[in-house]
Amino acid sequence: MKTPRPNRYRDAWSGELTAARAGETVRVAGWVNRRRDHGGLIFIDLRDRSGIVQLTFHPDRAPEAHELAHALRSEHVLTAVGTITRREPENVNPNIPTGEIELTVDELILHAESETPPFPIDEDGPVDELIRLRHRMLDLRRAPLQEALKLRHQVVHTMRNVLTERDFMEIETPVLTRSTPEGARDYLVPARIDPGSFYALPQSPQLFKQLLMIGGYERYYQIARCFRDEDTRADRQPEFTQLDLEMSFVDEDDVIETMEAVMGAIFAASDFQVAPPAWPRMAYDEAMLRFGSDRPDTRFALEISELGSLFEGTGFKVFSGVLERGGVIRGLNAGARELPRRELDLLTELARQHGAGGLVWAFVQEDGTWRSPVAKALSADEIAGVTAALGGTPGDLLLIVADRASVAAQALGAVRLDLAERFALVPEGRHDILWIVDFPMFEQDDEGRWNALHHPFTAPTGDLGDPGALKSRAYDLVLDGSEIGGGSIRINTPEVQQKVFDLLGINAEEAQARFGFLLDALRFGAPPHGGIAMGVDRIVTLLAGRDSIRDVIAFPKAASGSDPLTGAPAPVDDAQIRELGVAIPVEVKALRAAREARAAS
RNA sequence: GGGGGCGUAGCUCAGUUGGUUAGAGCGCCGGCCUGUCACGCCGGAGGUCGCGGGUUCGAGUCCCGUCGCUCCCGCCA
Repeated sequence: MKTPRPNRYRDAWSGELTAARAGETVRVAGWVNRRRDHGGLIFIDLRDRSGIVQLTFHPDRAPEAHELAHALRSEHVLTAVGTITRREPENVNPNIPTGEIELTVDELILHAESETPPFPIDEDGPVDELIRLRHRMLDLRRAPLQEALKLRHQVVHTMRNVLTERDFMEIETPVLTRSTPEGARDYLVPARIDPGSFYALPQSPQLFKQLLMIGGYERYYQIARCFRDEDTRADRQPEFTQLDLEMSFVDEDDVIETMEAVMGAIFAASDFQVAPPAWPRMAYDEAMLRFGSDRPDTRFALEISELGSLFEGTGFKVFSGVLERGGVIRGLNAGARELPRRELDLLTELARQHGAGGLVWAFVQEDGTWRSPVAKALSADEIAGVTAALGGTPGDLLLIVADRASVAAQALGAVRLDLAERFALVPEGRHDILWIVDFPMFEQDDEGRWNALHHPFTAPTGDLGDPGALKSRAYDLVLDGSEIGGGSIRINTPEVQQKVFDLLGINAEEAQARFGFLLDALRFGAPPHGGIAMGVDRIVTLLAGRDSIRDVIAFPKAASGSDPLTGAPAPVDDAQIRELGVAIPVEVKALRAAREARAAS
């Protein structure tokens, strides 16, 4: 860090004092990390953003400062003026960067006292997350968040540098906007200027960045806050940050190359070992088949195989029934793992949780037969065939799902990840990154309606008359089994855009009403364009090796979506509500009153 | 909306089959201490066992409800 401009509070960073500067008088400032009061000598570990330095107070050298230091407690805020002193060899502390020196204090200025913190600031031990969120300013002082936010800054800084170098312009788009057709629920803001109408917070700047391309900016990016009113997860927050970019006169390879340059620079600046670009590309269908996921974790094997052809004309009704309905039979070889029945039941439950009717398990025995609930229902040929197809050897556990293709993939994908976790199959320090490409343009829901797999502005390839066979020009970037970004080449003519709306069941009138501004724009000369959005929170989470994106966000929401720090969301005055032209339904008011009464009693 | 885990001192946790006065480490407060760096030694304070109800002679422990935190399914193109 650069030396701070000297003022009455500070002229040096605590963590950067070195033996080379021994003898200099400096002024440092920060918080009391720890005190060791020997009655005579007093040692204070002073902490600021740069690190820690030991202050020493000698009763005979600086009696006034020593007297004041006696009253110092954890997290008191101070400035210390003193001499950088080389420690005697036996007193060197090799555990901290400034351990060769200490600051012999002549003058101590106490700026503010602190109450005893509700949890330790000077160590990283586990603390209930509610307490950490409620006192976020104290959690922010601890090393893990300091490191994560420094890393986050470096990541964002690298993004800006690389993109600026490549002639991108950073342009802001509105936060108060119109509810658009993205898949998630919108956050709505009642409009005082038009009671009964609402702004929506953007789920992404998607339409605005397309308008910027039509507006002639050609290369745009933004570190954009996005909002989705859906339930949280360890990797999902109601508001989150994306690196959003869009380019004109490009195809897939240009966007991919650009993002490889950005992410490659980020990895190169980190201690995260990832293969240099260009990164491998895997078709969506292959990812779903082999790994049971559109964000495959390829760091370990346990690959899934198609087994359906082995069961043509099978006498086992469960399998024949699935095949007749157009389903699939797939399985994986879990290896030689002696799972007890209880664990197998848990795996079965996991498969069910992901929609499968069940999970067939089978242990390959020495003679090639199976120990399995379905052993008797299958022919010897079928058993031998599956064993061979999955590369089974005696002792191996085979797991099989028969269901709709999407369900079988998801269930076996979940089983695969569970096994990897359970048996620690991911090699230490291994990181895999790859692109998923060749997505289907649409998928059919249970009612037979077509839904856009990506979003309705994605450019399709193939025959527009055959929606089931259409691919989209989309690409997702997957790191260690997490989707960290995705994008596509967009539609740039009104005709194709309307055709896609038609397939989605959005007629011309409705399309004009909902995104007429985009259709209008497409009529005035839209260049071929495409882009991508990267999840900044997720990227930093992975780089920092954390389990939750809350650990790389300065002020996150709790898993419930509320904010224990500010108390948001919170009720507002009736007068405020009236002015906005909205009303709280009486039944909601009654529910609230009942809950508050319970809480008060 | 559904399922799992958790809730005991400021923090992290233990608490047996339901049984006397609910414990430990750290932190906190007081005293002593001039080379510590997880300082040490001596002493002390600190509890509505999340909340409400029930079963019982007796509940931290069992049951029901509820609130909160968290993980997952749904949802999130």
